[in-house]
Amino acid sequence: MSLNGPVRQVPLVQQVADQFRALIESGEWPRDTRIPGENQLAAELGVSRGTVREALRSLSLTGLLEPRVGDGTYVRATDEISGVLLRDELSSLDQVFDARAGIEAAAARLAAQRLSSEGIKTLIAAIEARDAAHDASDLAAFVIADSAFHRGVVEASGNPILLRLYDAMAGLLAESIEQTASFPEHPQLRAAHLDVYEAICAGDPDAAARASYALIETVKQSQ
Amino acid sequence: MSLNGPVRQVPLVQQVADQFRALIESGEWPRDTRIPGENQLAAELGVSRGTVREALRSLSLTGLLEPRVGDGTYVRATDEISGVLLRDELSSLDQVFDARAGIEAAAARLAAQRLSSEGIKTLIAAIEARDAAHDASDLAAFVIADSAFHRGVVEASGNPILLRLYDAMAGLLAESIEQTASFPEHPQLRAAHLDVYEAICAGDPDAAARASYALIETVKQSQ
DNA sequence: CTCGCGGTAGATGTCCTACATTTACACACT
DNA sequence: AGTGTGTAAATGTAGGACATCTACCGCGAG
Repeated sequence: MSLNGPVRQVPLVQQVADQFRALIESGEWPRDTRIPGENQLAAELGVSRGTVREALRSLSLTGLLEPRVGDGTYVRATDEISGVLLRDELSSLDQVFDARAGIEAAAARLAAQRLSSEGIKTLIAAIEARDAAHDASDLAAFVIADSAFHRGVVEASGNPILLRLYDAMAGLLAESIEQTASFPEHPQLRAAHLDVYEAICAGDPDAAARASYALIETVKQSQ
Repeated sequence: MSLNGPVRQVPLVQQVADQFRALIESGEWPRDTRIPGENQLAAELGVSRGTVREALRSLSLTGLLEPRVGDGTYVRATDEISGVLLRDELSSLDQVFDARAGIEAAAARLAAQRLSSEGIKTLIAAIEARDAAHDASDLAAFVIADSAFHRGVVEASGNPILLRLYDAMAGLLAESIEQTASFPEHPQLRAAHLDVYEAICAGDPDAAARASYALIETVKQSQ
């Protein structure tokens, strides 16, 4: 089957699995969705059911999917690392929170060391978007901008591994709790964000890490 | 087939995959080993080749195994998270190093906050073993004790996620470079280890994190 | 009208066979 | 000793068969 593209170095199963993973990570198959059946997928892709099964199975064993006999296959996580942690049940919520905070602080330190101008631009943009959403009392936009700031810190570290891990932790949290925020926010909270930003701009790694932890503490207490 | 254990809630494939993963993680199938063929494994386990294939495939797609047509299947990583990072090629060595350092420092901070007595015992034991190996000029034992100290810091954090991530990073480094150490070690180096230990004992999170980073810096410079 | 029971269709789980493709390795020939 | 070829064995892919389990619908009893 398949018109047979001239070369095929990568195994078909892997191509299929990559496709599925892309569908999951892109959100086209959101969490808790029941994906099409194996036979249907096999027919659509023009491959055998065995191939589809192997692809699905591999995503299942990493915790992304969960097959249920007689029912179907469901999306359980949108990130492989989250999937592994979920599967191994290493994740009390507090611990995930701590891990994310630690990664963010480590990233803040690196960001202060590297001082990339584009990273700083991203951060200031996030802060402005955050303020704007706050003024407009747009809670949804506020949450998004806030997340963008925190993620921006990790991006500014220039370390893709930390970013990957951060995304995994953030994903785990997002899947468990809805992000809460209330208006008006404590002035302390905004100040804590600014502290992180300023410490990074100042190129002071220790201060950046400390400010990052202080920010997390402030968030904890304001909940 | 199979004498059929009375109950079978978890799919056979997953049981088989778990077995293989355990063999890899335990080191019974070390890195770069060629594992037995699918037919042989199927015969030994009393399951069909298809089942074995699905199990192997899932470990392959997470980067633990690498199958080669006409040859066999080789062990490529000993940890799933390392496998994912390897597969996605997110890993310049420097970045892995930084990420590991960041995780260790975050853990040091948590350890200082929690102050578990057993964690401290582990640390002091590691330091003593380290000193003993140094006095005996036993390089191998020294490297082991040194690793135990660093990992002990992360253990003392009480956060299994950080530990998991740390192990993944450490594994990536170990697979890429041989850990180097030379006798006699710089006095600074031993002092830097002690600083971390003391900051944790003192229950000073900021100091613990700072000492941890200082330790890494010292290691970097002494190479 | 509601509740409960059973049937049925469809989903995954497992096994089997067959063949294609690729590779390592040993043997024979030069 | 070097080279080349053939063969065995490994993974890749396909297709089919049957078992088992479950969601869902429809029918009947209360």
